[in-house]
Amino acid sequence: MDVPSEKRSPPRARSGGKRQKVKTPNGGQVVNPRRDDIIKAAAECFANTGYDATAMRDIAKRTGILAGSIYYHFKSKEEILVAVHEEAVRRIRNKVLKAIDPEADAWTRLVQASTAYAESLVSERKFAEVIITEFPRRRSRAVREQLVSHRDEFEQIFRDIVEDLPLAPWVDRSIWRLALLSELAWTMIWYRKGGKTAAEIAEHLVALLRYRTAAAD
Amino acid sequence: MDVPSEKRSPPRARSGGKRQKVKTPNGGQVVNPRRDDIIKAAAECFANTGYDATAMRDIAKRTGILAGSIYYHFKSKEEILVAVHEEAVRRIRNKVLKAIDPEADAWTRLVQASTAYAESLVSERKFAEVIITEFPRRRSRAVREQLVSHRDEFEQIFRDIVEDLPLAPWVDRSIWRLALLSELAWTMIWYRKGGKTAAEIAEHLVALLRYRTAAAD
DNA sequence: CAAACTGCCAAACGTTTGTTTTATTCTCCG
DNA sequence: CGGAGAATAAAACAAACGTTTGGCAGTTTG
Repeated sequence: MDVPSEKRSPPRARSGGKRQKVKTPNGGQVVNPRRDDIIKAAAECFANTGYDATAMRDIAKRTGILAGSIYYHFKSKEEILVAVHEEAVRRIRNKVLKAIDPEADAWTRLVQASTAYAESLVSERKFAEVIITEFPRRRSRAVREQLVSHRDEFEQIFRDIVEDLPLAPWVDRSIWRLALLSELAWTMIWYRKGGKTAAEIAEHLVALLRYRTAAAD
Repeated sequence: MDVPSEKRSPPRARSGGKRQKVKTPNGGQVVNPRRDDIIKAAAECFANTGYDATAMRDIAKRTGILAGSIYYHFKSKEEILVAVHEEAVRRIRNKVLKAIDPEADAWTRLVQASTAYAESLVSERKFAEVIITEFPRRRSRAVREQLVSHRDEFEQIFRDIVEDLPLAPWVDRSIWRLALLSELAWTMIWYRKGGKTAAEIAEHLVALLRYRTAAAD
């Protein structure tokens, strides 16, 4: 007994065994509960200190296992980042899609999407932070391509709506869309509870871009 | 001779000696050239891979010295981050202030400040990245307080201008300002040369927030 | 010229890093 | 009840990390 090596605080009963990937009754989707635990723990760590400052041992401790055991579920730290990012986009995208009434007019759909997005950024903060604060350009090409593809899939929602928007001819739709998405994303950075709700802020942001804010001369 | 330890590629002539901090004729400001070299090198590293993923040895190599030698100029890695951030804010703030004509009306001053800011984010990219992508909340309290104080000093410029803006009564000036700053900051993330210039984008962004973008019904 | 001091190198420090390997425990199935 | 397979612990690995130490070369100063 030389180096005590790492330990978990509660020397929980070891549980190996055949707790297999389960086909849940929900849509026949394959779910691996332990893998999801790790993704959740990783999301919290990434949100708190960022991907680079997070150690595998941090994720492990939050999950309740040892660092080495993670490698049974993921083959690298990078793979965890991709998995967290994918899950983050999936969650937020689902909420946004659910909020949109496809029968409504473009401005209504935009408000629906924007408020749902802003609410998700706050309610799913630990996942959302990964999307907003982990910049693909800083990752290896293989990882970067996956992150960008997730992001594009999400932004397509707003691309479509903005395309349908009745905007004045002088407006650059591309810039208009990026302006709104920037505002919404950045909202998460400076949002503090106690004031306006995320939905109220989102609605106001859309209005600022939509209507004339300059006072009448 | 066991572990070869680290080496610099060109075994440059050693130069110690009293090459002191110089009082340049420019405003009597105290300048330490080597310290500035390190700050510049660090800024490049931080911009490329982020603070956490940057090793002291990376900064050292870019400076042309060994990692240990940095500690003659800075007493920790955190101190470098603060120095880079301070320099970044100083540079951008100066450019923005110079661009503002104090005699002009508020909207003009806002466009002047916004275009100068956007141009700085691109031309001083390696410094700007630190401001935009290194989030104070992930740092120790001591560091965080300094970063936030730098940022506040800069944003005060926009706070003042937006205060003077003739805006419709329904507009929340605080949100309006944060919306613009978010758009400008995020511009740096997705800006690519070849299309519109940074200044053109900034001017368009102000217009989007100022005028009605919705088509006439 | 000698003393003092600056700026850096060279080497090492102890710790932490992502990851691999091996063994063990538990569960399910026949 | 025994064997197969799943999920973990335990331990170790080399590499990389931020930082410290000691000394030396060169410059400035008295």
